[in-house]
Amino acid sequence: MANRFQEYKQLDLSQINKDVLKRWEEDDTFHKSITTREGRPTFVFYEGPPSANGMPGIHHVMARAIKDIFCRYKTMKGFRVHRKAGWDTHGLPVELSVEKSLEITKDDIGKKITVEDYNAACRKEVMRYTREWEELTRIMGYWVNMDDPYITYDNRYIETVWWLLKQIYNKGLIYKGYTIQPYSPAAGTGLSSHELNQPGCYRDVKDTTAVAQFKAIRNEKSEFLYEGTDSDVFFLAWTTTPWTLPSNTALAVGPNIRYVKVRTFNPYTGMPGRIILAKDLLHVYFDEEMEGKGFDEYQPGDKKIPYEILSEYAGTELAGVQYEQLIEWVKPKGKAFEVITGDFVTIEDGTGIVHISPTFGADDDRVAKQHGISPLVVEDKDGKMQALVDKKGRFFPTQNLSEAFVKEYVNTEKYHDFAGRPVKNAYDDKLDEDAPTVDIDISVMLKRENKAFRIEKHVHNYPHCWRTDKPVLYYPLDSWFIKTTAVKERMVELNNTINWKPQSTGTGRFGNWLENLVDWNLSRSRFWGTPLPIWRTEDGSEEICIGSTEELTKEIEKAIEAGFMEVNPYEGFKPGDNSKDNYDIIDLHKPYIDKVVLVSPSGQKMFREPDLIDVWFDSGSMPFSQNHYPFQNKDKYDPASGKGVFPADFIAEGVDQTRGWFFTLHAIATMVSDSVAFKNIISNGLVLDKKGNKMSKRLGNAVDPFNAIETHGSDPLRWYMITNAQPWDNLKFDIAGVEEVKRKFFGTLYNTYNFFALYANVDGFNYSDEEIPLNERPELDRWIISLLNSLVKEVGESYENYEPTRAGRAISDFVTENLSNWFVRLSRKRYWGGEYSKDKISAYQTLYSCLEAVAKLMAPIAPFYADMLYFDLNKVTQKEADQSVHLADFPSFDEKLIDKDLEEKMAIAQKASSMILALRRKEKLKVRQPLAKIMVPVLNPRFKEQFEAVKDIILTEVNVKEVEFLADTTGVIKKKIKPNFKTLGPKYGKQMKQIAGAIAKFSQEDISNLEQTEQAEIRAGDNKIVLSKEDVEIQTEDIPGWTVATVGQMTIALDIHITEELKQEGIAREFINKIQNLRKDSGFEVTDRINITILKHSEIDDAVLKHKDYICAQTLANDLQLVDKLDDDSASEVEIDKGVDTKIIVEKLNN
RNA sequence: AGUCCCGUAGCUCAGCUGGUUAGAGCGCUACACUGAUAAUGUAGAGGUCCCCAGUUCAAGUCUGGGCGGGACUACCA
Repeated sequence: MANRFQEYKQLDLSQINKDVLKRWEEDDTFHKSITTREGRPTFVFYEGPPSANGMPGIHHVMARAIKDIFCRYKTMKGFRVHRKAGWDTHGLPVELSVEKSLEITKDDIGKKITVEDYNAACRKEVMRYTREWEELTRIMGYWVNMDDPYITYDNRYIETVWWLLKQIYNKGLIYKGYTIQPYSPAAGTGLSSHELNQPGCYRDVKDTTAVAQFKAIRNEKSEFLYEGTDSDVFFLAWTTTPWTLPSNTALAVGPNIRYVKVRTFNPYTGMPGRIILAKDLLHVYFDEEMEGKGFDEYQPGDKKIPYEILSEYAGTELAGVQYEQLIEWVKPKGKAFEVITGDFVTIEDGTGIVHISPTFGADDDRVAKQHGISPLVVEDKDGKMQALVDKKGRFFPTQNLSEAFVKEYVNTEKYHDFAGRPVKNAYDDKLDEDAPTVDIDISVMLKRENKAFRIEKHVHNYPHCWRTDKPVLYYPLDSWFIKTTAVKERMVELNNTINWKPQSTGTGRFGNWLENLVDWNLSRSRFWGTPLPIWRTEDGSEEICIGSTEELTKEIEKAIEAGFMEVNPYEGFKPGDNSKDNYDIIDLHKPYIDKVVLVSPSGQKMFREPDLIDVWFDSGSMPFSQNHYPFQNKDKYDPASGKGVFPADFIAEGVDQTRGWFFTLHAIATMVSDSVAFKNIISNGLVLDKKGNKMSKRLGNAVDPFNAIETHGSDPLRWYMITNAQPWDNLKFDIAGVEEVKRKFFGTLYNTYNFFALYANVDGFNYSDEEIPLNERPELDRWIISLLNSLVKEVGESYENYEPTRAGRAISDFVTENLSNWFVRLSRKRYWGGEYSKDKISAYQTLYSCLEAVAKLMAPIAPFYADMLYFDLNKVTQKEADQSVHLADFPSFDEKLIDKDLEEKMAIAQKASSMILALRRKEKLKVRQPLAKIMVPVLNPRFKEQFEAVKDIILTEVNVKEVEFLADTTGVIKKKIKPNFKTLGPKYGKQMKQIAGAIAKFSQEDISNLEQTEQAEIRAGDNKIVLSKEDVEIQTEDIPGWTVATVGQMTIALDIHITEELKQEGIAREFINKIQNLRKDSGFEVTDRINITILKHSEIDDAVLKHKDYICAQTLANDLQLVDKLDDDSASEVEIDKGVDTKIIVEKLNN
């Protein structure tokens, strides 16, 4: 046990970071924080796995600080905290960076590089920055269990993912379908949105656009359109891709959009007709001048076309009307050619009616499915249904279609000219730029057939393939899906039980996402990822979903028996042996897995579906996969075991994970376990630069976390990030803020500790004295203890509610405002010199308790300094057995120690002191000059009582001898009266203005009448209103003739008359101050004793003599001499008052 | 385009269920204090609480509509 508190020369948080880390590593503190909680309830945290193929940034410090705070807090609350680290290792970014570093493209895979080598390169690439990540984790003080991190490419991890897929498969929730995806016919591949968003992909192109006329079919549904006419009725719809018109199967109207039916002529054929379009877009097509005019004079070919609005409809009224197929090349199977409603329809451009071709638009496909509308498809030679455009981007050549299909569904005469033509000229190298496009030819055909209303060139933004530079098509591609829509209701229900921080993300962003859920597209056509474990026969009639390596091994054996495979590529693997070595024998990735050909029950070959699965499924499965469940660790998933690690109590990630990790965790847990995956969640905002811009390496505004921690230490960085903005707000990161935190909070706390250590060491305080009972401690001590208990309560509640910002701000406020700036400042004299009295012990014990509690409260946010502080305190006193604050228990508070009345009193003292100091300054009276008295008007007994209780504190603080309370009976106090809106408002409502006016007119006499009779009558308009005392607030305003300050309710007058006696005392104090400064400048120890010699001066001699003992006591002087002459060089010139100069010598005594 | 967050002093942020002089810190200026001293105190300057409309006796606070910044998702005839 050390017997002295460690004192420091300066605060070096960067060094503290290193020292504390060293101690943690030597003591294995992290593991102790878990083992010492053996048998206690668990607190489960899930680490969202980062990808180590990129360097960590400053925002990771923010995100990980949040995670760390609650894990440390819960540890201190006695929980055994689970937090297994993990790595996300699959996915496109890995592939892209491999391709970049090997200087290859996707096309080269299997050509320039074998798939095996590519696979190996990915495996290496993904762990590229592992060391940097581990180092950041270490130096920032993020405690996460790195002993055995989960790695998503590990075969055991993949095995659990397969098992989960099989659970979902067995529930009938996995199916094969198609979605409309960006597809590059030139490259023959689908594109991800990531690829599409690469710079330069979206380009402005000029295309032929068409407004087509769709002729309504007259029947019961549409009869209302023919009121008073037999003319044909057409719907107008615009498209920028006329080549999709042959695949049209529906028209969409906006349910809330107004439409009009207009009588007019077709501008190309001159034929009369009735057309329907959005009312607001009418004047895009018609000149207002021509309304209702010139029908008789109209000649086909006239530029100006007369029109007349006949009627108006809501979009919903038009729904259900059928129309004739626009281009009769291929007949659809099933329902088609109907007007339907779609929320996405706008009146921004076009006609307010949208042409729907379900095979070439994502919106189109979705809305068509909702309304039971069929896509327009053709059957190829293999009997597969295909879109009318083939994968080379051309209208399906007739010879490639099934003969039976052509016979029954295709109008070969009409289709003939277009079959085999590319829909974009760019797809055929033989076509030059000027060659007519399909779009043009279709438009010309429509014009001729009275089916086109307007054909024009239009510039629009269209995506291009980043590899071939040629336009992309939206095209139906095969995909595997998880039918999340089937569990939507349950997901919504379970989501309502999750505590979201902030709540709005849960109900808003995430809730809305769930409400609009579509099936989860699981397929990815890539190389580096978890393979989809589904094998199928070629005709798709039989399939198997594999859920474990054991199952796979058995199936492989069967296939070998059937002669489909010669060797087992996973030879040597021992099912049931969960060791790493056993699983290292095999590789479940491509290309190895694709060598597996299985046998179906009917004896056919089954091949693996070539897709990989969405990497989000990997990370979303971590609650199970991280423990290789259910092949290992089954007990951890049994709630009855008390060791359960599912679901998580807490997760935290950036708000950008809402549709990513948050969703996949939730979806998988719902489908597999009918449970939430996490109970509490913080979705944190972004870290921006100080100007509010996103940080990026390119802009050079990214902050290097390693550098920041090395320079400032992790604590102030963490403290700044947590207290400056709520976690879910974006943080504008400014390194100046970190410095401010360091100075303001850590500097003050450090000073407070150093102050304590300095004196405690002088007095040999080590908390070995008996604890002084609270009621025997002075007011000031009880006050700070009360505040401390309030603080413990508030901070505990804040952590409990996942509000770290509130916790940090409260701690900081307590330390800087109350502990340092008031308690220590006022208590300084109690520590300095004098006996080792009960009061002194109380002062030490109180300050010690505060520091110790603060160390514990701040430990989750600033783990390094907190531990240092705790360690330094505890090392001397051995009050607690723990060697680290992170092993200690979180402080508890005692409601009985919270004394609100006392807190109020001290608030009065603080306010009064500050007012009096302000008055002194105004009058230029320095604080060392004692003054005779202050006067305080008293409005009620309670105030007087409270003021009385703290008057000594105030008087000492402001150096005034006494306080005089002024009762209002003297009539010298000027008062102010204000209406109490809170009580009057609800009673009188509209009359408030008049009442306020009446009260404002109150004279001093009216006010004192009200005070005495406790009521007053006023007039508000014609009404008499009786006011009670509660309806007004009376405040003092002035004491005429005195120097007065008024703040809020309180008024204080200062007596600024200085008597000779006061003046002499002031001089004495001035000397004390000068001598103390000399002591310090001379480098004397705090305890050194001295002799003082002062040169005589008529203005000061009396004062010095009179207060000689006082001066000596304060400055630890054995003797004080006044001398006539002082020529010694060591004498210091001092100015005691304006124009009063003298000399002093201070000599240290040797003893 | 949809959803969500944010908008209060030069900067970073408080402001509880609406209640009448809108606060703090930093920065700036001046002064003071000090055996905590690269600390501290006091004062001053600094605000159309993004804008508009509404509800109300009363709006920074509630409602609606805009504007600006940010994020995510989707991609449009």
